[in-house]
Parts: sequence; structure tokens; C-alpha cells
Amino acid sequence: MSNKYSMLNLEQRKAVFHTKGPLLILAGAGSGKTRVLTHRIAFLIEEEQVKPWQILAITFTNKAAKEMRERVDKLLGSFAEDIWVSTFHSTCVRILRRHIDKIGYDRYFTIYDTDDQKRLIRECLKQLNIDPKLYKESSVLAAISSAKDKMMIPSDYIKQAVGLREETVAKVYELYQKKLMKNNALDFNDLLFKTVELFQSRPDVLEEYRDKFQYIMVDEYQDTNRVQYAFVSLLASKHQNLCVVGDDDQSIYRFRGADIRNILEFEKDFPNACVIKLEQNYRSTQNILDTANHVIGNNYGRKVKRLWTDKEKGELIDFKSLQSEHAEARYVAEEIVRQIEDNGRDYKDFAILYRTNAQSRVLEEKFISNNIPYKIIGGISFYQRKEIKDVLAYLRTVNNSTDDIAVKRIINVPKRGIGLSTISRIEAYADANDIDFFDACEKVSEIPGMTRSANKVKSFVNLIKTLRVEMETFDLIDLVNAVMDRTSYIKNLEIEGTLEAEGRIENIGELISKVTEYQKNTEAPTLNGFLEEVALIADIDAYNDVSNYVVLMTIHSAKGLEFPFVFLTGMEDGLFPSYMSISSGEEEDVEEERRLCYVAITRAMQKLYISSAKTRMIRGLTQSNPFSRFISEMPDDLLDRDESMTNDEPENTRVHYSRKNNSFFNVKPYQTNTYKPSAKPIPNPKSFVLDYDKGDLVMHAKFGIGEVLEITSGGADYQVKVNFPSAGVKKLLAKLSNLKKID
DNA sequence: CGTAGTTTTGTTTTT
DNA sequence: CAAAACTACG
Repeated sequence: MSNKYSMLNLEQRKAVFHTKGPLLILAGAGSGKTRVLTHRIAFLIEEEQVKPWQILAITFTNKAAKEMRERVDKLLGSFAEDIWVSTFHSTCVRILRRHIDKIGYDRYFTIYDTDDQKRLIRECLKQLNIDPKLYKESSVLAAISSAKDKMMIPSDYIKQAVGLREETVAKVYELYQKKLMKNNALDFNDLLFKTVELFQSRPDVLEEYRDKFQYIMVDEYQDTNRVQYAFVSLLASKHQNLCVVGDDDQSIYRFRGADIRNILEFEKDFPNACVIKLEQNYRSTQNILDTANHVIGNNYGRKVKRLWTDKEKGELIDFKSLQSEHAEARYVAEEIVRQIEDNGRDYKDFAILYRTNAQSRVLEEKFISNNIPYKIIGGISFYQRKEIKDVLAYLRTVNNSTDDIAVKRIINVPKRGIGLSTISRIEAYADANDIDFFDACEKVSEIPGMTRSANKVKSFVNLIKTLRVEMETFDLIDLVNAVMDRTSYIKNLEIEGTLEAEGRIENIGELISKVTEYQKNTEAPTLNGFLEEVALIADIDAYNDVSNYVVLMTIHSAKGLEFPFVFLTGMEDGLFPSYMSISSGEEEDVEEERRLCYVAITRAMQKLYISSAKTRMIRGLTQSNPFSRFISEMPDDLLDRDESMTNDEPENTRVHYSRKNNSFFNVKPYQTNTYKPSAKPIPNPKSFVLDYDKGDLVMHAKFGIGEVLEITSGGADYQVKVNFPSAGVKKLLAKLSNLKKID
């Protein structure tokens, strides 16, 4: 036997060699579970003659899947290609693309994201005459979503509905599902649910996959919900070679339907299950681990385990209380600079974690002014940006004419004079005749009462038809370019000439390079394939630790990652644990937050910094919250407390720019989220000199001559307000607009 | 029909 | 505070 397994500890080896029958691996944070999984796959193939295509390994993120595949590749050479290593969602899509026609859907279905779902729900509410003020689309969506996670179809939901509210939601659910089907679309929940339905209604299909996947592995099992559980157990029930890996202490997706029961009662579900605990931690120092253990020890109903390490105690946990969120951010930035200058650390050694995405703003500002390269993971992701969704909606419309949501999104983008009243007339006509929205557009001349707008609709229909014809012969890139040309989408943005528009143009450029990349890396690239890949992408997937920058992300996004230095910020009661969890009165809710805290602490390898702000502006109100209760759950002798530091930002050291007239930091191209000092180290902001001043006349390539009204300094560039007689007042970035002074 | 200007509303966390 | 939703006017 190959000696690659001798690197593993006793428990890890047990897990690798136990290949038959159900196996639960309780893997504490940093205990090398990915290592176990990859070695287990290698072992199956090398020593047990299992064929690569008989193995299914499921992860939650594409990043995890990619990493696992790469590591298996390294162990085995190149056998890993045929192993199904993918997320729940992409596994299901793959199955559905082959078989969904057997349960009455078209195989070229579209995948709806949250935004699309909300639009659809809005339509349902309208159609059912339900007051959207009383039934907010987000809460209705949450209800429907959780029903689907529990595998309740509309009729099940109606049966169990109690009270007016639930009965109303049930009606919406029923209509929503009908509309999805009509639009030939599936939402995220459906991907799982429909696959399970397929398996249940077509035993022959289930049998096919049961025979194929002799060995199944599931990562992050503690985060599975009911449908995912059903999916896995259906597939595994025959061979029973199911290996699940998880840590109940790291279950942090209850809000998304994750059912901690799945892991706690695995042994009940699979009576002859073998349980192995991995408790040796290879990641963190003793002090960090002890802190984590103490905190999580306050939760009830856990599987008993205690992480240990043979590493040294390491440094104490730094705890600092700052005056405001600005002071906190400054402290973080300065500490990073200090560590880099004094101790020769790299930017990529640092991660800043927070509870909510909103907290990233202030940190970002300080990083810019300290010239620290950083990347924010999450928040409004690239694929959720308006301009990207617009372009994708065009592609979706071209690809699938029954996708009403996509058609409606772009019918008047860019503006073609098709307004609300026209759209509702078409909608009414479509409903009355039971046809798709796009088909109704085609028959616009038959719709009464449309005089002026009929022609506009017609030209829109022709546009789409032309693109459809082009799709036949064009490759993907040309098609995207054709969409851009024929819609003048970019041209319209250029005319706008604002900073915001510039950012949007850059984002579209970024999308085009993603299309190119897809086209290059895929054997048989198709429009459908591209749209699918894009639909299932998560922000964290784009993160790689090769580039040298500090990363900022929510604790949720950080799960599964590790960093030498971790800053856990915003440790205030009401923020973390969140106000919601405290006020709900359910201890369960605080426990989930506590697990989140445990996840955060255990990301740190060498040193953990914890900080809180005495006052913080939230939603426009300045609040002052006590320290997070989790801090008092940490052993006092491991904390290096500094609560005295109350120095607020000294006003004169702050880089002055008011938010109002500096939109540079508000809307920026996705790419510049990664801000890197350019090859020539960017001189500090102030030493970048402009050769014109307020009152001067300048020349701009597009707008011609204008007068400089105002120059605002911010981070790495100046914002210049210029009045162009031809185009009006524009806000421009000095570097991008390349203004030339005129004497 | 489009727009600018005004009011209101909201935050966990995301595959 | 900032984005979204609404209102009033050209």
C-alpha cells in the first residue's frame, strides 16, 4: 500500500480505511477533514478498485469542490476527472438536465435567483390582489422557500396552513409554482426538490443513479436541510456506502433550513453507522483553541468532543474596545500595517471578519486611505449587479422565450419608450390568452388600445428575433457583442458619462472576459451552459489565496477557510449576537450565533484579534451597545484586554472627503474591489498632482471643453466636477478621464 | 411616458 | 445612511 496514508493520524486513518457501510466523521474545526476525504477517495480508487465514476462527493460551494478535486488529482495523478465532485445544486442540475422531461419540464430550464424569485412573487401578489404592504415579497418568499426545503408541495402547504396569513401564502405558493413551470424555470430550492421528486416518481431513474454512485461522501453535513437529506438518503439507501463529514458546532445555516438533526441523529437514521471523531486540531494555537472551546461549551445538546492541539500556547487573544466604528477600522488597518512593517507579514495573512456585510464599508475606507490592498468577499455579488443581470436577461431571453421574468426585465432597458401601461396591457393580453409574455409582444398589433407603443414593442421583438438568428451561427462572445451593439447598452452608459456608468461599463467588460474564459475552458460551450454556470456561482468561489491582499468577509463566508491572523470585529451585543437572535427569546437562536462565533475564532491559526466599538452608526442612528456576551464567555486569562483606548479619530488625520460628493467609493467596478497599489507603488494620495485647478478650462475626449468647478480628493484619485456646455455638469475621476488643461 | 425630487423603509447570515 | 418606492410635473 502506498505510504501516503502514513501521514495521517490514527483516527484519520480509521476514517479513510472504513469504506463499507455508513460512516459519520465528526470533524472538529481544523482537524483535517478535507485531507481525510481526499485520501479516502484515493484509497477507494487505488486499493479497493472502485472506479472514479462510481464516487460522488458533495460539497456546499464550488470552491470547496474545486479544491477537493485538485487535491485528489495531486494524490492520484489525473483519475479525478471522472469523479463527481460538485455542490448539491450542480449535482442536481446535472441530473435534471438529463431527466427532468420525465416529470413534465423542459430540459432547457432557466435557474431563477432570489431577485427573479421576488419579481415573480410580486406578480403573483398582484394577480391575486393581495396587498403587498401586508404580505412582503421577502417574507412570502421565505415561507415558500422553507416549505420547499421541507418538501411540501402547494397542496401539502394548504392542508397544514393555519390562519389567514398562511392560507394566503399557500395561495401565492400555488400560483408561484404554476408560473415557474410556465416560465420553464426552477428556483434554487426546486433544483433539489425536483430531483427528489424525479427519484420518487421514476424508480428507474433512481435505480440508475443508485447503481452508478456506489460511494457517496457529503461534506459539511451539519448544514444539510431536509431535501438535501432526502436526496442523499435516496441515493445511498441501497449500497449504504455513505460517508458524511461534519461538525455540529459549526452548523450556521439554520435560517436557510439546515437541520442540525441530520447530523445529531445520523446513527438513528443509519443504525449500523460507524462514528469517528477527529479531535486533533492542526490549525490553531492552544490559546485560540481554548477560547473557542470555552465559548462553544455554553451550548446545549452538542455531540461531546474536545479539540486539542500539540501546538504551543501562542499569543494571547487581543481584545480592544474602540470609541467608534471608525476608530475600530483605523485600529485594524494600523495593526496590519504594523505587522507587515515590523514582522514582515504578507497582506494575504490577514482576514477581517464581521457579522453583517454593512460593516465592510468603514473598513474599506480605512484600507484605501492606508493603501492596503484588500478584497471584499460577498455583499452585492458581481452577478447581482444591475448591468450584469440586464445583459444576462438578454441572453436568457434569447435562449428561452418563455422566461417572462427576463423578458420583462429588459423590454425597456435601455429605454425604448415602453412604459408601465404598455407592459400591463401586454400582460393582461398574455393572461387572457394564456400565452407567454414574449408571444404576446409578438402579437402586439392585435392588442387593442396600443397606438404609439405598438411599433416600439415590435422593434423590440425584432431585436430578439434577430439575435436568435445570430445565435445559430455566432459563438458566445460574438453573441454577447451583438447584444451590446444592437441594444446600444454600452453606448447609453457612455452617454451618461457618470462615474457610476463608467463602473458599469467596466463590469460588463469583466462579464465579457468571463464569457471568453468559459468559452475557452469548456469543451462544448453553449449559451445554456454558460447561463447555468453563472447561476450557480457564489462569491467565495472567486477567492483564492495566491493573490496578496487582505480579505474582508462575513463569518458565514469564512467557514472552511483559515488565516494566520484574524480580526473579529464588531463584537457588540445587538450586532453579534444579532439583535434578532437576542430578542426572539429563543435560546436556539443565540446558540446559532454562538456557533458562528466558534467558527470565527477557529479560523485563526496564529493570532486572533477581537474588537468592539463603543458607539456605532447603524441605519443612520448612533447606537451604543455593550460588549458581546461571547467575550465574557472567553477565559479571562487568555484575553489581553485593552478597554481604555478611547481615542477617537483625531479630526486632522482623517482624509477629508464627504460621502455626498465622492461617489468613487460607493459605486465602483467589481474589479476595483480588489484594490492593489500599482506596480509603481502608488505615491500617497496627496502627492498625485493635477496640473489644473478649480476655475481652469479643461479638455475631455468626449465632452469637449469644460470648466472645473470642484476638485475633491479621495484615497487614490481625485474626483473632478466639470461643467461642460455640451453635456452639463459631470463628475469625473481625474485618472480615468484624462483631462487636459487648456491655457 | 420619463424624470427629478421626495418620502419611506430597512439589515442578519446565502447555496 | 442609503437604496427603494412613490409622486408630481413636463
